[in-house]
Amino acid sequence: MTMDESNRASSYLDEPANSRLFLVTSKSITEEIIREHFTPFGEIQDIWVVKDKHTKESKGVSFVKFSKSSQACTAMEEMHGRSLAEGTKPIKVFIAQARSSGSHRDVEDEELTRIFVMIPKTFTEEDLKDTFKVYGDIEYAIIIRNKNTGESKGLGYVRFHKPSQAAKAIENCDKTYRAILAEPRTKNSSADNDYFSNPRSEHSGNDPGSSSYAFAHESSSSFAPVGDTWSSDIITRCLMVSSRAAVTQEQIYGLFDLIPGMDFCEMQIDQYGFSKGQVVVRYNNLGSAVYAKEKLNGFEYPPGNRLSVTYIDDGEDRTSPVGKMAMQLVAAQMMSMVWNGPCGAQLMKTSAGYTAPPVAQKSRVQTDVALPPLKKLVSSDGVVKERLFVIFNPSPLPVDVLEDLFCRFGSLMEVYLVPGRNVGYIKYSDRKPAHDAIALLHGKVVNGVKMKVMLADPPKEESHKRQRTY
DNA sequence: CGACGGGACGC
DNA sequence: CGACGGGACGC
Repeated sequence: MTMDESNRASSYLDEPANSRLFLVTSKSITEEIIREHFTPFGEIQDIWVVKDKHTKESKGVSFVKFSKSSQACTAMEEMHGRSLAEGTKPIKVFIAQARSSGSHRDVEDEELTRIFVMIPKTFTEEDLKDTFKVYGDIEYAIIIRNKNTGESKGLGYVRFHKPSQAAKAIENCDKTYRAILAEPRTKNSSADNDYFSNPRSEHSGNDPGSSSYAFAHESSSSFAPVGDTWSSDIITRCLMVSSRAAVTQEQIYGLFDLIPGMDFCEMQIDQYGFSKGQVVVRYNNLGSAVYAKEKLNGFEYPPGNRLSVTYIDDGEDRTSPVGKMAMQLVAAQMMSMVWNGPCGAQLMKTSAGYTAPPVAQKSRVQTDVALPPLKKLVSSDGVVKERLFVIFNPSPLPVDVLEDLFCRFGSLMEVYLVPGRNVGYIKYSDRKPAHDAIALLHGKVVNGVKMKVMLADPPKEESHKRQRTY
């Protein structure tokens, strides 16, 4: 609702962030004088001169609330150090600390001039500068890259010379950049999540062992055990890779690390330090080991040299029916990974000729359902008219596959997968496409993944979420 | 049955 | 040194 620009509950004083000024002035400076000098910079929502409760004399401290941070910042930059009346001292002007923060430390320009943005992975520093220079002089622009590969993480920093420039960038740049003020650089060198080369292969998670059991009660009959996987009598997370030709530990590592979840990869050497042509590879879950054996046993690497991959006993119990059941479900998961995961796609290419590719390469969508032709997506900025809730079994389809699938009914805005769960949401800017999608796709199998497609419940209400800087 | 967002920098 | 009032929205 447009509750209009009047000052309501005190929480408004902190929104948007950094839109309130803290002034230190001579005690003779009144609200009127302040208003006169600060009005040119923007829409003033509130001026408050702090006074002694009893004497009503100004304490020489005032607050000026603007409707936008850029207005407050510009006013600060222009007015700091100026005298507002004959014979009065120059005023100090700072961005006020949020009322909720409790801190009275001055907010420094350092904290107000650097923004943090999400950018296309293809962006160079120059692209970044070109994009944001319209908001002001840029001191520098840097892109966060993987330290090893140099590949962009799709994130960048832009340092402006003045707070008002950063504020304008945040307020006015395309929303897809998700520009916010950067936290001052100090701590927080958080963990790198890229433990395997491909960022999209998160289906299996870090603990497929337990997550497998989560859907163990669901008997998805569409999958049968693959190849000779079950005929060998032991199945473990630990593999022995044997090669007649010389291979290095690094080569084997590179190959087997295509599959997520590797614990280690260790070349076996004899007492004289010579390679015996054997490498032990262990994964942190059975599924990855099953998949690795299935795909890489007999694989020619280097070309002409056929690798042999066998399970080796790691002492874990694998005879219980529950374990076997879990294995089959893991196999189902792996099959859908072969179809849908980038790892699978890569392996398929390289091992073609040994293992017959289980799926044609033509389309990324394999299903018996007769699908309408592809349609364009609509802007995700618009109003969501209908939202679908989709449950996947055994694991979610990749977002690009889902877009390919759900765009075909028209007006698809966005596909969102809930991280770590087998569910997702599909947003449409019209009702009909959403309903058509349910009619055609509910209960259907696509790329080996069964989907339940239904209308989503409305999002759970929550008193206003903490918002970003703006 | 299942359920609601995305981000961090070499010193 | 220089930091937080006034007013009152339906449930």
